[in-house]
Amino acid sequence: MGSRQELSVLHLDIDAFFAAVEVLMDPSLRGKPVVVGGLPWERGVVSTASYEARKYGVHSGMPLRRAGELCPNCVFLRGHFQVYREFSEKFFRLLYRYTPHILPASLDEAYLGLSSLTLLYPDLPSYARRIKEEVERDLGLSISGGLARNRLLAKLATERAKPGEFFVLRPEDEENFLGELPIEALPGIGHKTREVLLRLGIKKVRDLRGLSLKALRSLFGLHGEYLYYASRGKDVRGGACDFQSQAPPRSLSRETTFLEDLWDLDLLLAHLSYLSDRLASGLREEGLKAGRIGLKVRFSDFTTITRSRSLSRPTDEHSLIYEIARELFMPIYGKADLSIRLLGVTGSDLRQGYEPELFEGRKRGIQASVDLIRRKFGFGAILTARELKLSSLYSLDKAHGYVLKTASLTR
DNA sequence: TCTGGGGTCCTAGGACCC
DNA sequence: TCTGGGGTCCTAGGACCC
Repeated sequence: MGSRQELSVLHLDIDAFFAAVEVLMDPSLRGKPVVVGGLPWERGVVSTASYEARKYGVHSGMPLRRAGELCPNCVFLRGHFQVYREFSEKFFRLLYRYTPHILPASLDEAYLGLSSLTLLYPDLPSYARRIKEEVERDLGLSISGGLARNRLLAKLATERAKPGEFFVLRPEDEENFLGELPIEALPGIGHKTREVLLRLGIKKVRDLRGLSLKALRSLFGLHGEYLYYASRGKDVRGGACDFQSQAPPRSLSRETTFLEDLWDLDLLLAHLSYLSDRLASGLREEGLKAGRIGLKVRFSDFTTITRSRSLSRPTDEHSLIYEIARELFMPIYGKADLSIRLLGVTGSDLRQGYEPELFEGRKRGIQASVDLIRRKFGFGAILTARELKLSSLYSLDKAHGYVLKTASLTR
């Protein structure tokens, strides 16, 4: 794997992010097993488990009920997403002190392109470690870091460093380091891919290298090509060059799993309206309009179907989004012989929402006022008459914590 | 074990057009 | 009269990630 490309990508990842923020907000939690995601009798999964909770076998993605069984004395929290977002913003502000070449991977994870700093700091590993430690200190949260030649390897280096350490993967060590990893350690190998590979007797990344490009392509298509190169430590996404590409969002969606599966049409439509409302609001917040509206329905047996429709004119309007969502929903509801577990509404084919609004000025004015009031008093401060049917709205809306029930002003 | 919410990207079939 | 080849758009579904 000899390449002249130097160590230049630093990957940083905040340890057990949500749980760590909760501990910072409530120091009495320090040292205790903390699980963020919901209460152990609720429908849902673990978002983040603190390292103390992981000792009991609890991990993210696990159903909350299972976590409750494994760790009855864990502290279960629904979480505070607004606070996490604020910490995330601070995290990225701190990173920008060092370089503009930053690629956010999620709220708590980022790649830093350091190649432009090699002349200024010939000992890049020391400098990278310094970045990690300073950000850790100023943010007040434990961070793991990895330094390597590309993003793929840097991320794997960080995995090795967890929790809280810093690991440099030198080019001469790549082949062995990578070869010894289990295949599922490679980003992009999930449950399904792992199953297929295990059936072929492939357990380690080293084994994966035994498959030809052709074989992998025929097994997994384009994804197979990715696997071929990834198993050799090559990152086909390109190295550290395209670090400033802050891509605009491709889709925006809102969805809810109900406390209990639903049959009642009025209630389902009320939820659909509420989700359309939140989506429309999200679009306006981003200054976007959707050229395509999608519906997602999950039945009690977990089968999930989607329907979508392209629009002749992109929109960010609640009433129009709801109308389309309802038209997509009704034929499904008519044929359904199972109760419904989840509804979701998606906007895609997103465009900047700048088009001239010659005839819509007045409507826009009212909408802007509604958005303003909601920003101030919470989303539920203004709801439509239909949405007010949701007497249990407060309990399903984890993202907002609660919903005020006041008069409907929109219609 | 009974499975969230918010995203990304890929595949594949059919419609439609030339 | 029984039949092409390619391109693009639309739509549904699925794998994967945090």
